[in-house]
Amino acid sequence: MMLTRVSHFSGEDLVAAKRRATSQDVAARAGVSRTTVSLVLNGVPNVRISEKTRARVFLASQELEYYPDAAARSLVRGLTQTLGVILCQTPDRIFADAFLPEVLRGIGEAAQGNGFRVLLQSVEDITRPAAYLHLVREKRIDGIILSGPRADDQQLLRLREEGFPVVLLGQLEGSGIPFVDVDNIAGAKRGAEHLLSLGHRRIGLITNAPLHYTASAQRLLGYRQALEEWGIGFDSSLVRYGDFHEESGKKAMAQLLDLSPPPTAVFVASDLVAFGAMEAIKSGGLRIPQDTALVGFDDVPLARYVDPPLTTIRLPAYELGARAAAMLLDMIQAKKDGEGLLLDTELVVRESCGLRAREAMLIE
Amino acid sequence: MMLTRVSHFSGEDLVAAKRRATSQDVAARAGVSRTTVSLVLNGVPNVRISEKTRARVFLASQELEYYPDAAARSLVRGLTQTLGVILCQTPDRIFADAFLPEVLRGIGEAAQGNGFRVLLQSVEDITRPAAYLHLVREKRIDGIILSGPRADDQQLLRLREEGFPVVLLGQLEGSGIPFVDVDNIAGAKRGAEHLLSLGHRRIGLITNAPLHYTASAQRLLGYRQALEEWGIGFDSSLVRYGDFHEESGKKAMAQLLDLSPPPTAVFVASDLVAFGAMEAIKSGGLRIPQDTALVGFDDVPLARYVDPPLTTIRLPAYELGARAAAMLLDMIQAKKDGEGLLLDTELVVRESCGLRAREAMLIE
DNA sequence: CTGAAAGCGCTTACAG
DNA sequence: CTGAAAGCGCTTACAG
Repeated sequence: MMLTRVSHFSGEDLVAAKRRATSQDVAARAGVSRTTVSLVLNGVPNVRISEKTRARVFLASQELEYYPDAAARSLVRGLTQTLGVILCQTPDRIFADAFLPEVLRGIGEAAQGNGFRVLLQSVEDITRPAAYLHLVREKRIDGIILSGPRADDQQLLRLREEGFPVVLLGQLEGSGIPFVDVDNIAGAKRGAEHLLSLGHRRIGLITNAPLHYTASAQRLLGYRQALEEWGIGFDSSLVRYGDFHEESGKKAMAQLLDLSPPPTAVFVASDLVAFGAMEAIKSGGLRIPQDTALVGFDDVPLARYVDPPLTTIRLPAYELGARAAAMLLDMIQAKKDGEGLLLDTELVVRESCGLRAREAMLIE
Repeated sequence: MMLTRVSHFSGEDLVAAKRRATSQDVAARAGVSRTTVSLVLNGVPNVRISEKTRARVFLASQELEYYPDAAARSLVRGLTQTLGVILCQTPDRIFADAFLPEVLRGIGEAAQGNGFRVLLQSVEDITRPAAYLHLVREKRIDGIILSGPRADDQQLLRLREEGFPVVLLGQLEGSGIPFVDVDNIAGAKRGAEHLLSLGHRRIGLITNAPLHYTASAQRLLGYRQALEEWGIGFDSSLVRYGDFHEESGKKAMAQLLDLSPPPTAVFVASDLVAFGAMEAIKSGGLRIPQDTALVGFDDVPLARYVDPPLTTIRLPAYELGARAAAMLLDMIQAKKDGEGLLLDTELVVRESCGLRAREAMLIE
């Protein structure tokens, strides 16, 4: 039996045989052992290997187009250099989808920058016992970014107990699990403040979703805080509830317009819901922003395209992904504990709030 | 040295030690060899193993919560059970992003149904020599779905030569590489025919992009074919060019409206561009569909939300992903050759074309 | 400064 | 019907 299987093959033979080069081949060509090849190519520190030897190894590796086999490396290292991204189908899917490409781009770039890959898994029913646990058990991933976490997810709690690195995109209150999320309170506060600063005092609120959604309750809170700081009492008759969808905004806005007097401005805590609100305003023969000023939340790609372009609070989708990945990589590589991270939003002023129109008047 | 390292451990010991069970552990608990464990758990056919033995193996495997190590399995089998999805940044990113979640869902479900995983890689510059080749060389994936292929991509041609399974999402004309794409010609033809059937004879066209984009040229062709079949001459003065973005639609439509007489209907070969066209029509004081009827292409999520809701040609995003994955899996598993597959579009009638309004009139 | 050898956890001829 | 043994391609103590 032949122990050093192919060390007598030349690079040309390899190509002819369409066989990938192994570290054995590189070692043979460079005239060193596999140990040395591994040490050099992985840049292991505190190892005394002459520059000449290193150069020979690098050269041989290039000539043979050597790429280390990922499976072999994973097997011996116990690490895969792969992040698992678990996407859960939640009722706000339409909303989440609008940001998915940006979030994935953020995750991907942070991962790539650290030599990691991204394994993507969409899960319909996250509470199914083995929805994504097998990825961990089969050692396909070194850590998880979980989007749309749920409190009744048993796998999540179990992985957490075992100390497996997990970062949530979104929050699971009281769970103590590291997360990256938007600062919904501050964002909503800024949105309401913008309308207040424009002189509005009777400002309605249409939530993005029912209040049992964390983000929804937080955005309501931010709106209240803004009113309070400006010395304006909270009036629950000015609050209506959206449910992620455009239709709910239409209805909610119609109700607000029926009040007497109706609000002069409305903060809608979701762009999609705001699009519905815009329809209701227009079909009532009113103008935006002259009769009803509007500020949305999220800055979905289409917010700039609607008529009038929607002033809104930008959710930092790319950064959400990038920071989640960075945190997870820290947990994996530096064995750091994760934390809870709230990202700042940004006010994007377009036409629907009325600021631009006012500026134009002042200039004229 | 201990060869059978832990075969004397019980399941409880494993849990206490927080060590994953190996096939060795399962073998020990079931009182058989690792060979038998592998044969039973993998359901290898034409192997005579008693039902009793099989049952013991399954039981032991369950009790120990055994999951085969993916790296070890890949190493010996030479297969990863993983599909690589490569996303290239092309100028139509905003457009492609709108469909990405659905496409990924389609790919994911087809993959999962066959026991495969999905590795996602976003690539800014696809022509960079090692943009995604390393995934193949390191044996991280068994096949590739490439979205947004380019003719100057050297890696692609090389992989193709080597016989590595690749399916394009989109086409690379003349390359002979298997692909899944939308039937743009038929789709555009249907869109134009719809307007013809509503009585329009002077129908403008705004393309989705410059004509050197395959999809753009194809959609123009479909529009021409429809006109010809209805005996209407092609009039190039009725054609304007979009560039993926909304703004281009605004300009193009303004030019069409300046014609005398202006077209009574316009087929816009992209929803996003159509949104711009809608703005131009409205800001010109005209009504949709009474003064200018409109049909778009793509059916982006927001097409139903604009005012009026846009009649459009639906691009089957989920199916695009699912079929590409299915084809790739066939190539990997059954060693089949891939083919070129054009998926049908669907006319989605909403308000902008005028059919609904006409139906309502007939009923009244 | 460098190499021989063990071992990661599987699968698969091969032998009985 | 079942098991002992080789081997997939790496990394990493360990020895010199």
